[in-house]
Amino acid sequence: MTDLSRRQVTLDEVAERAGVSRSAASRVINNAPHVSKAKRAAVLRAVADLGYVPNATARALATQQAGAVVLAISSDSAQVFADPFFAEVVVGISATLDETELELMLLLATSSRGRTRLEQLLRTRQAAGVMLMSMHGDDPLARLAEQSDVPVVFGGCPIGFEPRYYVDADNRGGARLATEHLIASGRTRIATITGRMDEGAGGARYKGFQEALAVAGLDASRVAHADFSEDGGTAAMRELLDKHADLDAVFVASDQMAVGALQVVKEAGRSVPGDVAIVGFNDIAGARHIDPPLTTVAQPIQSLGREMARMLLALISGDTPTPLILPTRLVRRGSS
Amino acid sequence: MTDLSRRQVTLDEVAERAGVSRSAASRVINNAPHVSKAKRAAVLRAVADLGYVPNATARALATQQAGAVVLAISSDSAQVFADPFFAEVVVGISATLDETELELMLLLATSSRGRTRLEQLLRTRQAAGVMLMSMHGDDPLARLAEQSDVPVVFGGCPIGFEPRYYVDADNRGGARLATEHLIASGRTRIATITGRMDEGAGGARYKGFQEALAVAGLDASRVAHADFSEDGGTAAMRELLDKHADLDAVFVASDQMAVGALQVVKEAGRSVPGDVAIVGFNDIAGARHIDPPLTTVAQPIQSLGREMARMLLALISGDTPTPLILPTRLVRRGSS
DNA sequence: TTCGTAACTGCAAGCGCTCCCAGACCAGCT
DNA sequence: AGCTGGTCTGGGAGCGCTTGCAGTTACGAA
Repeated sequence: MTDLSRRQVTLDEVAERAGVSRSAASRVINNAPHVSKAKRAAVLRAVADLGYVPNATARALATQQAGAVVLAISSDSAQVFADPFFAEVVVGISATLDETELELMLLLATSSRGRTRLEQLLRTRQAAGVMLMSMHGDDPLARLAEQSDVPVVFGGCPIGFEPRYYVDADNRGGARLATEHLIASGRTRIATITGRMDEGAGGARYKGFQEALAVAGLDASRVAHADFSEDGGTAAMRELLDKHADLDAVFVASDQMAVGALQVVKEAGRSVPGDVAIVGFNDIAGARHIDPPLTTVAQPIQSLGREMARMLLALISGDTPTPLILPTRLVRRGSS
Repeated sequence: MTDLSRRQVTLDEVAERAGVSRSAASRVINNAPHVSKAKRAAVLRAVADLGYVPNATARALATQQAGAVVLAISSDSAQVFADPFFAEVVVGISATLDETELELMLLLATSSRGRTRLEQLLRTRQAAGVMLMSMHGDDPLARLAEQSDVPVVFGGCPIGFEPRYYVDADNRGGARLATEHLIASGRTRIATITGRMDEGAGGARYKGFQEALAVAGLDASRVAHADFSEDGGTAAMRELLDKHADLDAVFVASDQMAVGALQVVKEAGRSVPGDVAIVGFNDIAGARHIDPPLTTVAQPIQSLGREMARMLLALISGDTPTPLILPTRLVRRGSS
């Protein structure tokens, strides 16, 4: 079957063994036309006999197109990637890519070295395409990405500018859903803890919150800003309790923050959801196990990955896709 | 500064502009010796002027060595990657790789296509090195990996055979720690819910449990096997309660399962930790927020990734590292 | 001045593959 | 028999870079 020699088997050897020219062999490998049945068979046999595997590097050099796409997370801290969110996105991307010949490269563009790498990637067609996540709108790399030669799709719409190609979850709609749910269950003094307002998701969720309140004619001034982290949620909730002691519900822009907030509310001697209802965002794995189980907004994370990859594939093959907004849905549990 | 032409800047252009030969330019780029100061400076200037970035593909082809290492997750389901565990590992790996020129490729070898890809990777030095996780000992790919030409390090020691190079967490020690803690707090009828026994971590944790009990002269027959999943934990706990109604503590081989088990125990009307103490394993993000907060064994996941990458780097540069076992530690919380 | 040696220099040969192109071959026509 | 329009075929020129090697230069020692 496969031979044990250390050296890699080359196309030339296949060609020789099959008694054809290298070109013919190449055509067979890429199943291009203009090869007789007989030769095709001979080449195929030689391939099997020798255990030939095309050298991706050489191919990439010759065709001038890379065999990999990259998922780049642009952020100040590598820690953000530790968020299970990305793991799920990766699963989605990987599922789509699995049907192609493309490999997935991961770039945590967190250090300045990482950023330099990303920049080079964008400038020099080393990758067949790039998926960009956690990109801030005011990041110069965002601009660069937008006018880059390589196909780029954004995951999540950064605040400040709308990329040509992106897929995002319906953050605004989800937030609105959550807030409307709070309103529908009779709450009237509804507060919110926002995420980072310099991120797309943060802004959009806040906007959704405001919209719902506006429609219902309720006061939307109970606001505390945080950073999506649990500690941030804790601090923000303290602030809220302090400034708006009368609140009877709070829409928290992430489950992590909701966890922190919940703690504070309970410690303040108020019951959840009796005294104050809480709704989170993301539906993280632990959401159903905290006490009380957290009502939250779920987004289709794997689909997000899948669609990003799909859009990138379309771009690579020359199509012109349109931005995609994936639906979010309310998951009702005990905290509201 | 950088020019806007679509075409990539090549070494030839740099050389021409600097008025040197291509070889000289190449030597400068790779800062090799035998280049006069003057020419070196000229080349450097040209590089800056032109915004030259070496073409990694061409370089890889010429040097016959790939510019990327791959992290391959070999498993029947892509879902396992959704476990935040991997995200953390990736952060660790990425941190180490950040100091090198190597890129990180991700391969979820889940479908048969994925497995084929992994196999080719192992056969044909397309990657500078491979990190393998979730590999089962009886997987033929494990064998192949072990005798592959490319450097391979295992993450976690698969059951059934010990790879030459691996880094693992001290699962057995951690389990022992947990069980001893249970014993020390006066429990005597201690049960366990194991993970998949065909995985290294599953077996090792079970072994640690047995050891601790043996040392204390306690009965180690209260055992239910599960699969690391929450549902598995639920079922196993039911089985345990059914067959060993007298149990007063249970060491659960993963937090996910512990969550399920906890639910069952509470539903059965027994208090935690009053009637039965529970200790988990992994210290997942949610562990501190469930009710009661879960006592568990924490492992240094990012370090795991960091050390895997470090070991691979050593291997690539020709060293011969020795397997590494990272310490685990008990995190005491409310459930025990 | 003449050597010897070590530091430079650049030519050219690849790395493995793709793909253009000119030529061969083979009907099927006129 | 001479054409025309195919379909094959393999030679060869790259893709951008590294590197062995033969040739050049510089420079202190003889």
